Amino acid sequence: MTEAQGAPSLNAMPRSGTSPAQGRRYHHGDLRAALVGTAVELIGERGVRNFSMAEASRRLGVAVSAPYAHFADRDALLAAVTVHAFETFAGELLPRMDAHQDPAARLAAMAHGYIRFAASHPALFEVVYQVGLDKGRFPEIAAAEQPINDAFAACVTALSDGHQTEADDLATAVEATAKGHAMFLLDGDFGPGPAAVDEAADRAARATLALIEGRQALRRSVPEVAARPDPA
Amino acid sequence: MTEAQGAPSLNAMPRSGTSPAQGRRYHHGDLRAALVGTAVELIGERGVRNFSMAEASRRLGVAVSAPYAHFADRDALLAAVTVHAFETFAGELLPRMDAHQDPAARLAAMAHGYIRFAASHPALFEVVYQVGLDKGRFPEIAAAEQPINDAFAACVTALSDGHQTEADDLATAVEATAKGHAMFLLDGDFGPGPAAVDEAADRAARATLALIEGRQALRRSVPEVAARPDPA
DNA sequence: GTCTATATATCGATAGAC
DNA sequence: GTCTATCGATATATAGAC
Repeated sequence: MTEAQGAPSLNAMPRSGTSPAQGRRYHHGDLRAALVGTAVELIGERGVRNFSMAEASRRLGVAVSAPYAHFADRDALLAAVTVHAFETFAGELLPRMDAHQDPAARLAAMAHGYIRFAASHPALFEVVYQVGLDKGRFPEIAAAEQPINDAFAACVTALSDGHQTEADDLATAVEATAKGHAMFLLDGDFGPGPAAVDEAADRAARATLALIEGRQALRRSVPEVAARPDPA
Repeated sequence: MTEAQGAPSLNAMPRSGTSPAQGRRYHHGDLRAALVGTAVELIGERGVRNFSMAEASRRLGVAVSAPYAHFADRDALLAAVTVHAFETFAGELLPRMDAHQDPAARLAAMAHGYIRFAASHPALFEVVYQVGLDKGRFPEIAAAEQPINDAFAACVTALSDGHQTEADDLATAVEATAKGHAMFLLDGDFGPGPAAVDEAADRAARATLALIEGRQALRRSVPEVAARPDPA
């Protein structure tokens, strides 16, 4: 998985093929955008854990110090990638939802899109949900996430009229379920190939419907739900 | 959370206070176990990403080369930590389940325990679900995970008699939901403190019951579940 | 805005003595 | 089983020239 997917529209500029030695890509005046694109590439290939500013610079054929003219540090670049990820996510998810009117169908479509996004953009998914970025330092991340949360909230509110608590629980449960399925998929638990993606997406969508249909269980009182002996 | 917890019963041996210079801890003959314990500590403090053999050695007061007498490389140590994590997980989870007979209650208890484990042992949870270790190279990991999967399978099979597909889907959905709630909790989405743990655990348990009660939705045919325009 | 050069660090892993 | 010593890589980040 996660092969080359050639920079996602953020690079460009063919220009003539006479780079210094190792550089194969160029920049014009938008090194910032190029860095975001290359970061996505590298993260897709080796994981966020092993992403480094130095290698990104190397791949772009610029000096290792160049990125620091655009990003204060590594985290700042990752924050930009995260924003890009949420924008892409919202751009794919929301139109799919809008193909349906029934709130349940909208949520199922959302779950479906959630998994497909994770599968088609594993690097973006990884950045969003696996990098623990200081949300206080980068408020732009929360802003980029907002539209998705709003769409979510609208659906669950429509489904659990009046019960705000149930609505919250349902929202959390649906998203948790989608995220869980996505992580299983990326971990290879559904097997390899495109068929695994379809299966994971379908299962997540069906699980979402199951949550919705069984949602009155969310109102149940706590103590009877599960014993908690010895919490320590 | 996760503060200094002074070595977890894996170290020992006071000996006289004349260590070389910085070492404050000693080892007797079980450096291997001490390394696993220290790794858990360090991962809890700074994340797997920043865990290093060198720092583990330093903290134990041994030479940086010492660990390599017990572990071929860094991944081998992390694999040992993973096994330890699954053993701990199973040790906490299974007894909780066994406090119930009804399969639904058992699953709810499992979800509950899942979240509590993630909260009380964040480092172990992180190692298990965030480190991508080569499962082919370390088959002992799968072995350590087995008991948990078995217990899971038994519950869902009892709940969806005959329908093997539904059983599989339910198992995946329940675990995905628990994992999702756990990740939200660790990401701070439920807020700080012990109250957040309780809330996350209760929500996960209730969501599990909702999945169970709505489980006939899992049999639904795929195409009507969500439209999939433009899968690319 | 980018480059050269460099300071500073930390790490994984090995060789060989004891 | 552990230590000393060390090699070789790689990283982040800064200073100053152009």
